[in-house]
Amino acid sequence: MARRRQSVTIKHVAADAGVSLQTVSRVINNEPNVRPAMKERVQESIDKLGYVPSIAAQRMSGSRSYIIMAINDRDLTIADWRAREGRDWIDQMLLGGMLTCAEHGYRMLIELVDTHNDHVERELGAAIAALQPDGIILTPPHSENPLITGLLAERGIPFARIGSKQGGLGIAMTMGDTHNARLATEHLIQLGHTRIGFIAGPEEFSLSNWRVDGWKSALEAAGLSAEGLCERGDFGFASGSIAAEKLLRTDDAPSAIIASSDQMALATLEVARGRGLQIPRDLSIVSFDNSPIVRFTQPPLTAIDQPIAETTSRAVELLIENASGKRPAEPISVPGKLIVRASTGKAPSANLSEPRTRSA
Amino acid sequence: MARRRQSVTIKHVAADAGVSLQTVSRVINNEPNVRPAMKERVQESIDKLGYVPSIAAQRMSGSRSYIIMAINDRDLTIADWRAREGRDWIDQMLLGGMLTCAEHGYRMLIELVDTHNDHVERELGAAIAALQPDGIILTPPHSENPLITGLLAERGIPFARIGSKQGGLGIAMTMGDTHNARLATEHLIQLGHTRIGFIAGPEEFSLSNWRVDGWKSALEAAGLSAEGLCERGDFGFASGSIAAEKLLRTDDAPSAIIASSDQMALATLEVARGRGLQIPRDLSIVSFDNSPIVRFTQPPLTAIDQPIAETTSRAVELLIENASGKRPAEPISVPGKLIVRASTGKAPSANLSEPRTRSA
DNA sequence: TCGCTCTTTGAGAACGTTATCAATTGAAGG
DNA sequence: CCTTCAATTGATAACGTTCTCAAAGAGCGA
Repeated sequence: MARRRQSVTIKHVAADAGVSLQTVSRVINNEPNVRPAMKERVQESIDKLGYVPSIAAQRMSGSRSYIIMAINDRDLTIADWRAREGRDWIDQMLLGGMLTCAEHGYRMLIELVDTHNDHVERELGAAIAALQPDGIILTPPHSENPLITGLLAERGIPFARIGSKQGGLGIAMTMGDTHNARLATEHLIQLGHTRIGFIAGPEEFSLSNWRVDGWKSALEAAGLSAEGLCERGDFGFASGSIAAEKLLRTDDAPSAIIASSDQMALATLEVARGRGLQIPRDLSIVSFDNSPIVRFTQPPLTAIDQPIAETTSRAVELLIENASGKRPAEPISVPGKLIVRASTGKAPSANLSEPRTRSA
Repeated sequence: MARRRQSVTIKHVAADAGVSLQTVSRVINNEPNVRPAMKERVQESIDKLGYVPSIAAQRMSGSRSYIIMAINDRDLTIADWRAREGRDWIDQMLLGGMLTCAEHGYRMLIELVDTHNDHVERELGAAIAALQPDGIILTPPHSENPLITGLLAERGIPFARIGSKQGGLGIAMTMGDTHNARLATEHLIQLGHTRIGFIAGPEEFSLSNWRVDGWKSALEAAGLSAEGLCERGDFGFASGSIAAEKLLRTDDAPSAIIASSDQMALATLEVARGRGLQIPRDLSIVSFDNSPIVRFTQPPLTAIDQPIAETTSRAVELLIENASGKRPAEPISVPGKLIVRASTGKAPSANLSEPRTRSA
């Protein structure tokens, strides 16, 4: 196998411009203390020869690797892919992350890591050693894993935790989950609903619980009860069916349900249909995520759009600033938006006269 | 900014095992001519110290970069992402590509490149110079772009063209588009349909035309006419609406429509509904791609599942074998499957008695 | 003009790995 | 036991970039 060599190197540029390697390097990296005339001359050679620095060599010499690694959970992700479950979390991360990386001359690389075994550290450690990324983006549930955050902090690699609370190691980025759930709940309250069910995500995801908090606080503010109205799922379709079934088979069933994921909302839709309920006449449904699917169901679902792309983009910016040694700006929490579609409507009139249905 | 150095290097391993660097390198790369005892001794040190080779350094020394680059069209992809159109092409590529890469110690990196401007070459050239990937996967419409394939061939970088015909530069991988379209058409013919419409993709995608070929050949084999039954779209929802409208507003409208993408199928569904047609009683619909969306429409759509993940996985394998100097196996064409759901049914009985409706 | 400081440029080492070629060891054949 | 050749190991030079530190130049006040 022939040894493939880089076609145009910094040497060629230096020779062409008649300067030293170091000067060319300075121009490439936009360092200060280069005379404008010199800078221009070097830049001309760079353009003329079509020179692009080798990332491998840059990394070798101890500077940046220009790689941001996004860590996703292997099991979860693959299960979704195989089943074509259609969560577009990864898609949206790519959108936000890749574009922002590209703007700064970085690349984003997705790495799948198993949460559910005991060698998370080893696996992640190997990925880091191999690629030496300048920054890492953690997504739930990894963002809450102290083994992982500890490892990264120890190695001094900047990282952002998406969907994770402020404080602690690394940069925390949230998507306003509490606020978003409150938004959805208030929307339903305004439509006259007094019994609003909630299908929560799994407990190991903090954001699951923040959403529950938001729902509860909105109910409390309106003087409504939450009792017996919360079931837990695992974000997947099957668990959503079970949860919806439980909520709907009670005597005093809710007239509206908020599901913590699109899949669980779809399941709720199916269960409701199976019980002969019309949406939204008999039951209003709000879903979380707003992935492509929910626009094409019958009826299209009202949903909370989680700003994954924007949050990832922001995380990338913070990491790059961090790596560049610039004083990074504060992390921001990007709140989601409520997208109202046809799956939510006025509450069945029977309940309208009596806002407080608390009975237990 | 402190110069971050690799924690455990090949030097440490060599010192620990009491051998030369080169021997360690040989063990890492599984080269022949290392005594088993020696190999074991070195491997022990590697495991003990948790050593992982630096990809940057490996690439520097002229060997592989362990990176496979997947090139996607920037405009198309971003538009889909922004609109949450829900094509899961990228998702499926990631599934197939990343897992296979991971198995071989490679990484897959997605790179977005603009087709629609004149500096495709420069953009791609820069990405190659920066990352020096061991292999490249091209997706439509890039896989048919002679500028790109020429560039890659010239630089001697192995590449696979997905959705592109055999012959020509690089490795061609197809997904049996002709066969798949024939499959869908035959399914409808068996259900008694005699006027089967087809919504094709844009002409610059060869696979669009292969699908048309498959549809036509199945019709011909059954003695049916294709005349006036093919419209073109651009894979997107809006274009699907227009095409479906055209097909359905004729006097002699088809009783079944095959759409070349899920989005166009969804549009057809909507147009049909708007015209008061019941699916599948009045109109059968088959879609191409089988992305997550189509399982949750009402009714769920019969669809051709394009084996994107499998094809990408296979492409990665071929590229890695190529890079390893092994004599690569032949590229294979992975045919798709027809997934029958509720959107296809028996043709309206009127047509059943007279299979040949040719009139023009 | 001299001497000082700050700016601009350059030379050479270093980064962690593999390629190349030389040196050593071991085995087989006479 | 010696020769011959292959198998195994090692030493050194790349690879393309940035870092460190030294040198040269420029500006400025006395």
